[in-house]
Amino acid sequence: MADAPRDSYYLTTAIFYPSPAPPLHSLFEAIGADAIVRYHRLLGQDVRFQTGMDEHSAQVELLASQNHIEPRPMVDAWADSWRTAFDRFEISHDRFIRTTDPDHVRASIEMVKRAQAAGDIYKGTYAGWYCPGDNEFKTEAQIVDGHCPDHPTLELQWLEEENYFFRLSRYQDALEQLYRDNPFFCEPEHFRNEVLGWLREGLRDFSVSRAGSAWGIPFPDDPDHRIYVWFDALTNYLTGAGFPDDAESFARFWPADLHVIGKNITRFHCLYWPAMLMSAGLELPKQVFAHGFMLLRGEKMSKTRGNVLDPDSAVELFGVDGVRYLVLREIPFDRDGDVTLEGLVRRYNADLANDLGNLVNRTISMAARYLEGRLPPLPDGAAEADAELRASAEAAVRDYHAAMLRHHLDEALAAMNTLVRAGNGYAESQAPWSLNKEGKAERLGQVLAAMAEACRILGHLVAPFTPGTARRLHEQLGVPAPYDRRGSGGPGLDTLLAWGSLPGGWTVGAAEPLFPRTELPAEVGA
RNA sequence: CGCGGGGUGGAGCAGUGGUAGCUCGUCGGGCUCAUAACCCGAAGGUCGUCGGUUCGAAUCCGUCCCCCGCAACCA
Repeated sequence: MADAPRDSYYLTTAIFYPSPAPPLHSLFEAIGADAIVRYHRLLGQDVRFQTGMDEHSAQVELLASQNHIEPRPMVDAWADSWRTAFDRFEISHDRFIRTTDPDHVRASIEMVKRAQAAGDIYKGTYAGWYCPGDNEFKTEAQIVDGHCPDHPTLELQWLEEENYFFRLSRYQDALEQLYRDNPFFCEPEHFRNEVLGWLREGLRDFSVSRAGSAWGIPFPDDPDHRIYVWFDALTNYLTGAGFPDDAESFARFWPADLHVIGKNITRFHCLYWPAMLMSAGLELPKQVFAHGFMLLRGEKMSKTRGNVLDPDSAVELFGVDGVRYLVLREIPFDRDGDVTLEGLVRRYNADLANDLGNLVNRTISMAARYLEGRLPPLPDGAAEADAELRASAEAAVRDYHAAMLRHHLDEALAAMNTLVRAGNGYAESQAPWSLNKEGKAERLGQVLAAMAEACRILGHLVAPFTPGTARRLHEQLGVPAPYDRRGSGGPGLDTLLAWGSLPGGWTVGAAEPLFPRTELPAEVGA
């Protein structure tokens, strides 16, 4: 962020643990990343946005065999389902990468070869508790009462297996140096503190291969082994930039500007990953940003707890843009956020229906009713109230940019809301309905023009968050946004967000509620 | 004393030395353009505990209590 500006911007989400369809908390990450990416497109940058699925999990192989199908067609179907869901939520990715993609297989093999060439791979012994039920080693944290929670009747076996290891320990000094030189490599600070704690405790080598499985990328020079999860998974970020085949693309998009990840995988992204890249002689990403989790009634959403809010019913209540807005407004992007259905309904009605939607609606309605839709040019600000509204807009834009650049998406939306309030307050104090009755036509036009200008700016402010509705907002206002559905094109946000940057004097369209009020479904007791 | 985060009006949060702010909710008032939406005002907090530093602490230091996450190969 502090580096020399580039006109390219490469952002990734983590690749997701495979499942038949994305749960809301995975969408949360994708939506957050999407808002950041759209913001950068609006700024005028050449954006590359990658998300995807991590398919080489032992669970995939196991589930497939239980269902008597091959793993590949199973994950093919899952990937299709994820893509469909992402499209529905307007995730504007350039690529949905799958770790089974051929170019990614090549990239992973290349990364292992580079680590081998650097002398960072050696053969060692991995020992641990192994569950014969799902053919997996279990970490201590996964073991409950001495058994695998999924197979409590089976005895765990202490197994030792020959594995290849990556010499993470060799990068202790280099990583300490990294965090001294560039603490912002990992944001936010509270997660960086955790990473620094692990670093203080000292780094241990980690295994990068598993034997005895046919699912996974063959380990170079040893076909009995498959590349083990992290070496495979993390490499996806390189694959997406064109590594190792497309030098031109790679030069343009690597290093990545931002990896958006969940807070649970900071260890791998903030320690393993930079070490792997150093070993391979590649540049490090500019920043890893760890977001918190979406909690439902104070608990992590999980199927076993039965407290999942499924994306479909959320969309039914709030619409796609409503859901996008709500998760990013209710949950501070840098920490955990607790959510309840009642809270979401309240927030939706307050912020979107009553405040923003209603401001736009009343502005357009009055313009249509009193002025036959034709807005005069913006007032010159001679009136004190006009100057104040403009100042509110400029302050909101400033705060918005500051928050967006730190990826504090909830704060950016809060800044936007201050302008909404200012707009509604302005309407109240200027009372255009009274001006109309009194026949003060000139002032009436000025007031509505100022309100419309505030709405125009608000539309661009929410565009990264609620792209579809922002588009409708501008269409109703009569000033269609000059960028495409992904946010590309146009003169850039500095121009779009400047008060009075358009000549003014446009003609508004028909007023239709942007965010219809919603209600807590009666049958949902909690 | 494993590591990290957090404990602020009914709810959710902001606030890192100078008599506590915001949103929602509640109560009262105003307006009528608008999606019964909007605007204004009020009530409500000894800022987890105990002790210390300071002219002065939610804010710095120390003790203790409680909650959450992590603890190495699971996204």
